[in-house]
Formats: sequence, C-alpha cells, structure tokens
Amino acid sequence: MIELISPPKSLDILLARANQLAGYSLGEIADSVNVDMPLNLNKHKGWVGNFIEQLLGATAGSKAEQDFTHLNIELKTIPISHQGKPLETTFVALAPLTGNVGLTWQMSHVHNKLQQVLWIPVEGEREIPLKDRKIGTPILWSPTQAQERMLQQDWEELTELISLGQFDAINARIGVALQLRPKGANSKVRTDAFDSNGLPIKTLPLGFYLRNSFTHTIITDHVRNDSNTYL
DNA sequence: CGCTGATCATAC
DNA sequence: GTATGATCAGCG
Repeated sequence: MIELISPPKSLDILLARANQLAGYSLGEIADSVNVDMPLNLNKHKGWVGNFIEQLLGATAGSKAEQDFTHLNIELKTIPISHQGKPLETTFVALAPLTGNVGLTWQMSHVHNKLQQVLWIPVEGEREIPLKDRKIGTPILWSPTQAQERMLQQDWEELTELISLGQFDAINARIGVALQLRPKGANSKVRTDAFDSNGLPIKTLPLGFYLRNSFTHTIITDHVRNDSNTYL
C-alpha cells in the first residue's frame, strides 16, 4: 500500500494513533490515506489486519516475533458482532510439530506473542459492507493470572499430543482457551512431524488459535470509562 | 447459527 | 514450505 508511517517510538504514541482510528469506518480511513480497498474479504482475508498494521506503523512483512518488537506488543485486529462478540477465532502462531522436546510454555511462541496484545476491534458482520465497518476502541491486554494458567494448561496438553505424535487424536475440540486447527494453503499441504513410534511422517500443518469464548472475556473485562467509546 | 476444518493472499 | 495477516464455508 502506501503511506510510510514510522514505527511508534513509545507506547503512548502507539495508543494515541490507535485511539484516533476509533469511530471511523475502514472506507473513510482508506480514502483519507489514498489506499484502495477490496469490496469484501473473500480473497483478502488478511486485509484489515495489514491495513491497521500500516496505519499504526508496524513493520510490514517482518519476521519479528511481535509487531512492535521495541515495545513488546503484538497487534491483533478482531472482528466483532453487533453484540460485541468475536466473530472469528484469533490465530496466534504456527504450532511446531517437531522440536518440542524440552520446550516449555514460557519459551513458546504462543506465550511470547500473548504477553501483551493491542486488540483493535472492527465491526465484522458480513452484512456490513467492508468499507462501512467501523473501527473500535483499542484494548491493550495482558493475560490475567487465571487466563495465563488456562492458556498454559491448554498449550501443554496440545503440545503433549504433538510430541506423542497423536495426530489422529488432535482436533479443534481440545482446549478451553487455545485450540489447534489447520493452518495452511489447503488440506493437501503437508509438513514434517513424528508419529507415535517416533518415525518421520508428513502431516497437516497446525496453528494455535484463541477460541471466541476466550477473546470475548478480554473484551468484556475491558473497562470503558466514557462516551468516547466505540463498539 | 456456532464451530470445526478448509482456505486465501503475499513475501521469501 | 514457513511465516505473516486472517476469514470462509457448510456441517451438525
């Protein structure tokens, strides 16, 4: 896209930028910065996330762990219903299918990425034309102790299944907060793993996702204090 | 109609 | 293929 926006030098600057977006529609903002936008997300699933990244000065296409490495903050847009509930799960990270021996929760990418997240709610009802969907008030979140425990427990259970090569037993129904689901171009994609006998196999790539019930609590817990609140 | 499994785009 | 950003689609 365009608009070269420098990375925010401080948390305050990042939050100020994010707050300035609240209340405006994607179309209004895209117009103001002369960015072309798709009619819908059908073939542009990551468009909103990439657009917000650029508006806030995240380094696009980076391989860094977080979007704002220097601030230790991960950016996530989240589609919200009229009732303020998440409409989609939140992808966190690709699940390593090998090399999990000796890996702990504290060392994991999931833990690292979820230490501090700046959530940007965006209206996500499919009946609302993409350009008319409004951006909401940003939420800077870090897991509570209870949430942290929940995440760790799920991560350990899911990672254990991977380590044991129990891929037949893995499905999206496991886990209270976190779940494992396919993450790839399509169902034919394969990646390296080890089966229950420790033998090399090729299997479907998986990713860790946050369930809507979990992200909903993040939004619910967030205290709104004044009239300058959207969504 | 919520949720799981499948899928889309892009950079390297 | 991996890693970034996610949402689509249709079964139960």
